[in-house]
Amino acid sequence: MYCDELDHVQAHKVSRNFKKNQSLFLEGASPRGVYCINEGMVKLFQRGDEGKEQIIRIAKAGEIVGFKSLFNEIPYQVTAETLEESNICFIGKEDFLDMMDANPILRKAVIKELSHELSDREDFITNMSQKSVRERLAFTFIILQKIYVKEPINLSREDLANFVGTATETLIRLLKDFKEEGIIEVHTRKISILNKEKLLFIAGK
Amino acid sequence: MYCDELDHVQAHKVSRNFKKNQSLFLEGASPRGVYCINEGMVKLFQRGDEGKEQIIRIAKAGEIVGFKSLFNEIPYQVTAETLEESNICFIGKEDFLDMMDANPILRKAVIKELSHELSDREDFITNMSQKSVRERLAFTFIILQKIYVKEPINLSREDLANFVGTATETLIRLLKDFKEEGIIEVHTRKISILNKEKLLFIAGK
DNA sequence: AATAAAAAATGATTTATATCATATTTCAAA
DNA sequence: TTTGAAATATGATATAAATCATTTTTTATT
Repeated sequence: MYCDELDHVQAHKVSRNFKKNQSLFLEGASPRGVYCINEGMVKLFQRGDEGKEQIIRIAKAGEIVGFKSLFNEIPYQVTAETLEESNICFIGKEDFLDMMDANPILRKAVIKELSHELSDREDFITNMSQKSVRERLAFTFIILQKIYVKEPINLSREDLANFVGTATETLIRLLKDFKEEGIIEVHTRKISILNKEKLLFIAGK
Repeated sequence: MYCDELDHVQAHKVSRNFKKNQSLFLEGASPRGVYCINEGMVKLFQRGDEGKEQIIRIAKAGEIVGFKSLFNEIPYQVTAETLEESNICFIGKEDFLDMMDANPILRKAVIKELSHELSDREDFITNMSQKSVRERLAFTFIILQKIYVKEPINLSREDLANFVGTATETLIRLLKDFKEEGIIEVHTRKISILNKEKLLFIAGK
């Protein structure tokens, strides 16, 4: 779902700059509205029992985060945190819900978005339970390339591991394998994909 | 989301009996409508690359399945199959979408249901990536008890394993452990929970 | 009731991945 | 430019869980 679907309500928007690693909202807090990313990137994650993050989604400029919980009437189950300096606008809960009531197009967009995300999560579950870490890493790179489009992927090893759902050490070892196989190119934090076909092959189906 | 929210449209309903292990719809097929379970139980699963099922959800009498894909405009990503003899009614896509346009209460119910399911799946992902099979089995029993309420859980070992996301042999061994620890009672296929507290403790958080 | 087929159970073995320990590199701040 | 801390990397080891093989039990069918 995209911010521009909310363009006709500029009036309601309050835009703000966020530094890197700043939280938009925290797991357990009460939802107050939705966040529209004008610039930057945001990771959404859940913390497991031992505090380890599981990244559920990475949202980029143009995308909206935090609206799922508006309809849930329960606290956020995920934390949203910037991955880089970002400019993000906020739309209050009441405003957003009013807009939805008034605007069938927005309504359809929300429903469609929720459905899409639901499908994504279901695929994620099946991948998580049936694929090896190597396969999941390949799949993760495919996803990340859609997010980082033409610029190199820029995530810490830990974030990458927390997206794939593995230990940081395991991730680092696999990164080395992929590098040696000529699938990726690594410059410190910046990872470029050299062979997408091979990634698709490794990821399977 | 519950069938009774659709009660005012009885006219549109076409009810039908399903035998055990019959499919309502298949992964890859085009969505034609939603299914309302009057009686019985339905498993929703995805098949992984090697054909192993990952059960995503088990729906019981009163629940609706298959509406996510209506808004997706893409084929079903899961298969729905009865776990026992069932009576299920079908509501065509057009009818359902019309009803949604006309009925704000139904609309809100759909949105709320999608949000809830999305939260469930996200928890599922975190559990899958951070918990041991033993912990996940405990958690699965908590979920199953909400579905089977007062009757014993009645699933094949394979289905149980495919819900937990593990090998059937591993599941069987854990079942034995739980039995020996007095957490569950097993009569062939029927499993009763004796100690919910302990399950909650094992499942964590 | 007898028989076959499917499901469940058990045992032995392998393997992927986590964990723990330590070294090296990168990066930010003084 | 030095210094310290955080991030990354590598090695050694442990272990949960998968896999493979076989047996036993349950269920359905004649």
